[in-house]
Amino acid sequence: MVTIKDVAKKAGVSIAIVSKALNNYPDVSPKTKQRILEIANEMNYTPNIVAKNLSSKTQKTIGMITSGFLNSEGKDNSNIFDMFKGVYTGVEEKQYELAIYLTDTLKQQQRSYAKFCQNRNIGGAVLMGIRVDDPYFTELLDTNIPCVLVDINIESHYENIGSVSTDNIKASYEIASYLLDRNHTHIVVMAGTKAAYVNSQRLIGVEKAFKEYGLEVSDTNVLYGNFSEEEAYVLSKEYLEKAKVVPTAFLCFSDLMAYGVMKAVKETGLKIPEDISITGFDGLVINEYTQPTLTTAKQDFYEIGRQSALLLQQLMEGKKVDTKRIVEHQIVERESVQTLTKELK
Amino acid sequence: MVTIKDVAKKAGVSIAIVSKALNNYPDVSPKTKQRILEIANEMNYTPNIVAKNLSSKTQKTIGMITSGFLNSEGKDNSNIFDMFKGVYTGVEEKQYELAIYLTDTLKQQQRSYAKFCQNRNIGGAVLMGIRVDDPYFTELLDTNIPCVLVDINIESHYENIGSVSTDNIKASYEIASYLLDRNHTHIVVMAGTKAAYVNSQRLIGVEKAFKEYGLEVSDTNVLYGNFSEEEAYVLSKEYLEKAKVVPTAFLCFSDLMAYGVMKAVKETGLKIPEDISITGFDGLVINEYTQPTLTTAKQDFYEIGRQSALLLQQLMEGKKVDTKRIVEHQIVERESVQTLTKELK
DNA sequence: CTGTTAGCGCCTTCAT
DNA sequence: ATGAAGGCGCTAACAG
Repeated sequence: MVTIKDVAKKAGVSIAIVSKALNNYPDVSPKTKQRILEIANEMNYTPNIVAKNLSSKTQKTIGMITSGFLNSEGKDNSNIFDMFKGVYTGVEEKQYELAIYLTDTLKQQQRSYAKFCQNRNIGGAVLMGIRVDDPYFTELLDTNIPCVLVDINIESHYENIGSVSTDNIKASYEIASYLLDRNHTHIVVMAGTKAAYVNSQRLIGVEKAFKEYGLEVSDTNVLYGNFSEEEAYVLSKEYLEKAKVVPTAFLCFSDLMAYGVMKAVKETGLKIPEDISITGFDGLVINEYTQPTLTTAKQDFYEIGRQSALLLQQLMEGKKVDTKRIVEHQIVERESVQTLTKELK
Repeated sequence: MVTIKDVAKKAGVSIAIVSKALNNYPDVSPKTKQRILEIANEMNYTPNIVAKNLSSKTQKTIGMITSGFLNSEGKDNSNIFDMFKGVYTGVEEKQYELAIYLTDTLKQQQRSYAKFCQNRNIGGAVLMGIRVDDPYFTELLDTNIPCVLVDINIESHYENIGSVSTDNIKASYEIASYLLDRNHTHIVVMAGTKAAYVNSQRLIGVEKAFKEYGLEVSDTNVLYGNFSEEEAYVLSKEYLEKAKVVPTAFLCFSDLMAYGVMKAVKETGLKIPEDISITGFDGLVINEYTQPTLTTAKQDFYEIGRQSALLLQQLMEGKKVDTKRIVEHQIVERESVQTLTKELK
């Protein structure tokens, strides 16, 4: 392996100058810098990143810490992988390094996130799928290393904690309006986990839309299905069996839950969208393959990941930036929603 | 951050002993070893991996190099991510480190795989989606660092190159037999890219099954759809329009292609499986959501990834092991295949 | 501008 | 069985 020493020798200078020339220090004569660069290039030299990390004070590696996807069943994998690719791309754009840590609440061998970062000279972390009550999470925050949270927003006194997400309020407002515009009035909301941040945000959006149409989100209209297909299936099935009046639409806070509802609805003998309309949230690839295809609020996971990495880098460099970043979503119209004829009162 | 020096000081010994005690060197008195371990534990010490990598001669980090998934459209993501999780798990099991490198033929900023590894003190690499004619690939092989290839098998003179995959011959043999057992005789094979290794393997399996039923795989029965949905759609559509006799089944070398065929078949007004049966290959999550659900040869991508990492570690440790490893697949029966009544001749 | 000198945190001979 | 010293490849003061 060709090292900085080799380059220095060949150029007839000290390794210090080589280091400076390569790292664009201002106090190097243009001539020698030029020469060093040429020689380094000619020798096909590239610095050893491990050594660089160890000696350098400026941390150039980013940790991506995710929880809950290691044992996931693969259905929502495409999201996570897109997000991952986004993070990877954002990290690479600026020549940072990426270290990955996947965990799961079930996993025995739980390591502290803080330790993970310390042991690898990690200067900042992107966190996905982390719960705010995760003790390792708060420990990490206390180390004061910059973090960017995906889909979480904590009221923090930390100024180097950023967050990136879809505008959940807006997106759910739009998807609700989409249904309301098509004259749906008896809408059941299949919400997610009550405690989840995104869930409350999406509820706010729905309520806002309802209000504009003189409707209210009463408790009977909301089911809490913890974002999973199975739970949504069970809840919607039960709902449909007990309901005196069949709703005209289910508004789901995740595509997976929409699939669960679809299954329940079909089993009840009702047709989608003729008898019941359904909307999702996320934008999974599967949406294009279900029957009918699913209308949804599609999140741009790749860009969410990329922006997370970019924002984190700015925080790591001490730049004063808006710590909250929003990524555009998109309402994707497909077949699962029916336009109702307006009822005359 | 607590370093080895801190532990040494507190234990009243030199850092050399601490290092040895922590790394299970034989020449440390049980007593001091015991004491050091206790103190290290009590101080919550964990070694800095960057420093370890730099100083240690034994390479403990594995590179995962993948090509072609960075800009993929996201449909086959679940595979890759499952594979990735498998690699991650396998790497973590043995306390190795993982460095990831995603690339794409389209990508401008192409770096050499060998350099990627050298710069990070990477001692072995898992390669996925790499083409054998990739110049960076051969360059990497020449560096003589152990590699494990997923889904590729090169005739190599290298003894430290392993490979892990599904038994493609067996799997395709079984899926073909599955159709033949159900009395399908007019089967069209929607194959993948002609040059691909897995493609030729799967063809062998199909031919073997056909032969046992006195059939032959003539050219007219095989379409080459480069594994993509779009291509398969176009080819099958064209085939169906021109065909004098409608085949009873399409045997596809990927689930994605099966979706393409499904689309074409439906557009032709034929029903699945009543008029035409279809089988896939891979085991994507989407299979459960298509209408009808898809019968397929499901690969265990997670385990393929995990075994790759495990095999690689053995190669890195210089162990003499079988460099070729097979991971069990599974024929998953769903709705897309019809059992035909046997024709009397 | 350039070179010298210390490290970064750890592993690893080689004496003791 | 233990410790001293050198080094991994690089960056970062500090002199000159």
